[in-house]
Amino acid sequence: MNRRVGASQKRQRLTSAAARVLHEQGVERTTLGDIAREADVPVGNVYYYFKTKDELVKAALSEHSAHLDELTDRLDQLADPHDRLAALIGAWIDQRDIAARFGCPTGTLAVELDKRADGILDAEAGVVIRRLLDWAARQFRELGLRDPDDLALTFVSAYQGMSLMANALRDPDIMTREGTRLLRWLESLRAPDRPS
Amino acid sequence: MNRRVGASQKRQRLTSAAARVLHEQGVERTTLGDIAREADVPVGNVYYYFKTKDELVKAALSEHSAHLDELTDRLDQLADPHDRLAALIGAWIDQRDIAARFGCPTGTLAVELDKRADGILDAEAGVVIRRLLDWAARQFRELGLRDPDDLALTFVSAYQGMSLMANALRDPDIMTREGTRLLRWLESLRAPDRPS
DNA sequence: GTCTATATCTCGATAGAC
DNA sequence: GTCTATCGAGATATAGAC
Repeated sequence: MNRRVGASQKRQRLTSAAARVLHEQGVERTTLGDIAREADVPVGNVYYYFKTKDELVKAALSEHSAHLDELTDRLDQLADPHDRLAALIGAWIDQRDIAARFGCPTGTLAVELDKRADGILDAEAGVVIRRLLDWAARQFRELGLRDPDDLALTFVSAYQGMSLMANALRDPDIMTREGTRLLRWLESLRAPDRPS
Repeated sequence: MNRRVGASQKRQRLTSAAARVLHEQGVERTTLGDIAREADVPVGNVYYYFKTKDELVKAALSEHSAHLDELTDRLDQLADPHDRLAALIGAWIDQRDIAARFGCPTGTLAVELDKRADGILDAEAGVVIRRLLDWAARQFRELGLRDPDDLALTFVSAYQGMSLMANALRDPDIMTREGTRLLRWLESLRAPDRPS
């Protein structure tokens, strides 16, 4: 309506387009033109909202982080932490086609940003992954399991591993197979008398 | 000594430098100049040995594939397939500092190449990963275990997952923690009466 | 606030001397 | 076979009109 709303709408469109396109094409292969076109904003105008390309990458990362928060907030409404973790695995399996085509948004972004020698954004994606790690650890802790941090690491590592494999081999079925195995592993933790 | 040896020496230097630099910096951020400098070859001269940058990327992938073959050949000299798999995990843990800094060479390359829309190299890294997958499946099959392909997938996924996490969080200790867990998992497979 | 035009820079690739 | 010089494409970023 007024000018400020119009402005933030465009900023939001750019952020959202950046999150999508950067996930699909990667940071280095994506031009500002690609993002501007997807957001329906003239290229030169991008610089009114973001001073550099890196700021757009940062905004895209925040967008992914917000998506993750939405998801975990929804899961937190489930009473049993065990159900929350199982529901998350279910969500991962549901996203198998996207994972096979483009990988995990945060994971692939982390791989790419970690290659950068300039210490500007190269640890930024790690922050988002750590949020997921912390959330998972909280669930395992609530379940009264020993070494919740180790369990969370195994849990998130498994997700990143199956996403990368599904992506590298272009096979969504890998998400289903490994997701199912992860569900069985989660189930096996219910018996607290097992050593491993 | 003679001209042909000199020529292939330079080609080999370029291939080796490409494998190293592309792993460290990624494909898109690495210029031909970077590789040429590392190989101590003038930039323009690169084109005598490789028609395009993509051919250098391909050569680097072949180099990584050859390294993998060397490793599995050495492991194959061990009598027990179980020992071979355990030794491979040990090798992964030994490489923890490189994994934390740059990730798995093939895995990170696969992530980057999969983002490309041109269908030129985007499945090439998957081939190398599949070689490892096949080798692992062979070991599990020799051990007489059920579903050797599924076990191999879990095994290699775990490696890719822990490499990515170690890289994203810049923490070599993750390779040790998850590697140790993977060794325990491998050990648990020895009892053939377990259901999962 | 918005958009066009363009400066500037870097890189992949080529032409051609030696 | 080797190397230098340079072209041309395409990208980020800026200047300035509206």
